[in-house]
Amino acid sequence: MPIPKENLALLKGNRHKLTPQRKAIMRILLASPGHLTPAAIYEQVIRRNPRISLVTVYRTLNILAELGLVCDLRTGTHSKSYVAGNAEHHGHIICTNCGRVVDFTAYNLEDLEQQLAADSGYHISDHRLDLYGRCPACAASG
Amino acid sequence: MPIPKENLALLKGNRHKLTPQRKAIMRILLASPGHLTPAAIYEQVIRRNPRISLVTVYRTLNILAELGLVCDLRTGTHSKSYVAGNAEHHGHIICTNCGRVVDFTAYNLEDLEQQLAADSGYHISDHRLDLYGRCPACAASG
DNA sequence: TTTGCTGCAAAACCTTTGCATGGGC
DNA sequence: GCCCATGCAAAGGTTTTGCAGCAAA
Repeated sequence: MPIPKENLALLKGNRHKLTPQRKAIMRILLASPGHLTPAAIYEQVIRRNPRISLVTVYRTLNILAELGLVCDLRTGTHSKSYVAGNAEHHGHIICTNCGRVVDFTAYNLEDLEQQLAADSGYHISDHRLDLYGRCPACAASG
Repeated sequence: MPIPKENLALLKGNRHKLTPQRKAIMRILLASPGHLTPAAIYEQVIRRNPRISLVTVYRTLNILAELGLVCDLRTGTHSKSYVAGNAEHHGHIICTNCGRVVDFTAYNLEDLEQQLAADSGYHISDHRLDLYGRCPACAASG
């Protein structure tokens, strides 16, 4: 899986270096359809790159999130999770019991944003919408 | 502020005892319009009940969440926050420049939640909606 | 009297930080 | 060669757990 040029350009443009560790972490995120915790990313990355440290995973994820290359998310579990590419808006449905996350894109907050911009005077440029509940499996078992 | 009878009944029905500490924590949650972290609850509760421990706050919150009397929620910060079950949903508009936050309540995600619940199979019980932009002062100055 | 609860201390976790070394540019 | 990144260790912050005494029912 190739790493998009924009990602590399953004790293370089912000004086960040393209190390093997960062490449490996980006590849894992790009190859995963869902959200991954730092620990899960670490487990995957040491299979091919045993000398990487968990600390580097955390630092890399913070940088990628700052650059907007990944989206970070608080699930119901202990830790954050990350998913590649937040260029397009999407929401999350997070299971409060097991932490499973489903993304969704089919929604429209334009009208609400316009109305709130008018009311508050803010110039709104972005948003974040997370829904919480129980996933089908947890709802059935609990 | 009286504690609803249903809360007390639910505690008793599950073999939980009604201690002064639990009463105090429930009262604080019921009196608060917004989400509170365990630490914030602890700070409030020791003002009137100095012998309570932070551990008890955590244990009580876990029990209340298990019984569905409070909703727990991951905010952007380190820790969870909790809100009493009957509290009103509200969103935030956050200035990306100066960090000023405005709350808003006049919005409706019912239709969206229902549609997404049907699509995903999740039982949605809560949500978080944050808008990002520049506040009037920051938009004017820069 | 019988459970379950509390507080203390300590452990378990997740995440960040200081520092010397090493590697990308 | 200049910086930034890495790895290690250790710290920082949040949440859970073991245990003995205590209190609600």
